[in-house]
Amino acid sequence: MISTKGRYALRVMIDLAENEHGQPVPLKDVAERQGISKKYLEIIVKELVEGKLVKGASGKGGGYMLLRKPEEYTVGEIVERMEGTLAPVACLQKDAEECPRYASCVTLPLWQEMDQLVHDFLFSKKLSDLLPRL
Amino acid sequence: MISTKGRYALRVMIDLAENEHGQPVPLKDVAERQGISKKYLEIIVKELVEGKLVKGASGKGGGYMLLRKPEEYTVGEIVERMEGTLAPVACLQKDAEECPRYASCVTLPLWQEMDQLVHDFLFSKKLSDLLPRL
DNA sequence: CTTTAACCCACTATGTCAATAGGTAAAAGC
DNA sequence: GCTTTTACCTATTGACATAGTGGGTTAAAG
Repeated sequence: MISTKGRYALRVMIDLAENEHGQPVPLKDVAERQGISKKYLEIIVKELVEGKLVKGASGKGGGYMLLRKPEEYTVGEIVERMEGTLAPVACLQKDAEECPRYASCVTLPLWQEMDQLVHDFLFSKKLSDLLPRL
Repeated sequence: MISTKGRYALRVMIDLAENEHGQPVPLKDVAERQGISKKYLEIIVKELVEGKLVKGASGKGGGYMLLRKPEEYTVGEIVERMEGTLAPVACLQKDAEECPRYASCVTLPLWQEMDQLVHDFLFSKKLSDLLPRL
């Protein structure tokens, strides 16, 4: 299940895409438009900055801006950054400890196929696909 | 993320399919073969019984049996029963409270599409598809 | 030097997950 | 009937993640 972090992050990115017109967008404005606590958004945006998905500008007239064009972001990279993983089961995570049943597990191929399906779907969707009216 | 409940339930169903030869399979045996605590499996199997996916037989010579043939179960119904939902986001759950942004949410169609994708995948897979050698 | 905004660190309530513990009821074999 | 085997039942628990809140400090613009 995608948590609020992943879902809110996506809405922040969409909000930035819609509202930056060459100018940084203050988080306060994003919070108001999206109906999400600014404090909580700070945590989320911080991770987006660390992941080089957005950049922040301090001071008056500051705010956040996208680093690329909306069509150059995939939904998958945004959500994966916030969730840590998109894997449907623990044993398919990058840092998963070696499962002793790995070689013989009859359900593993199922989860691998599902993982691939979800991954392909989310990485095929661009941020620009989520922008209304164009 | 699919929890241990859902994953173990699937392995129990596979184990029953492989090891019942007209006879009930004791949970003790399943637990040993699968390397899962019998106590924990009790909780899981209880839900499978409630969901009419297996039936139990008490007493000596008792155990659990499938109620249908392996090709008549879908992976989706087994996992959904244990997880409560397969929805990727909270607002798509059956019992979700009405989201005030429902009508205008720009990310909703994305989650609906993803939900459909996962649902179709898991409900297209049969329990029999997971049985080794045949 | 005031205002605006990002940035930083700590804390917390709530809930879910993944079990464990200690029983009672039911059925079969002897 | 009595013992064994098995399902079935109720309660509890430790650990961790989620979804936030609170109270600041730094940075930049006017």
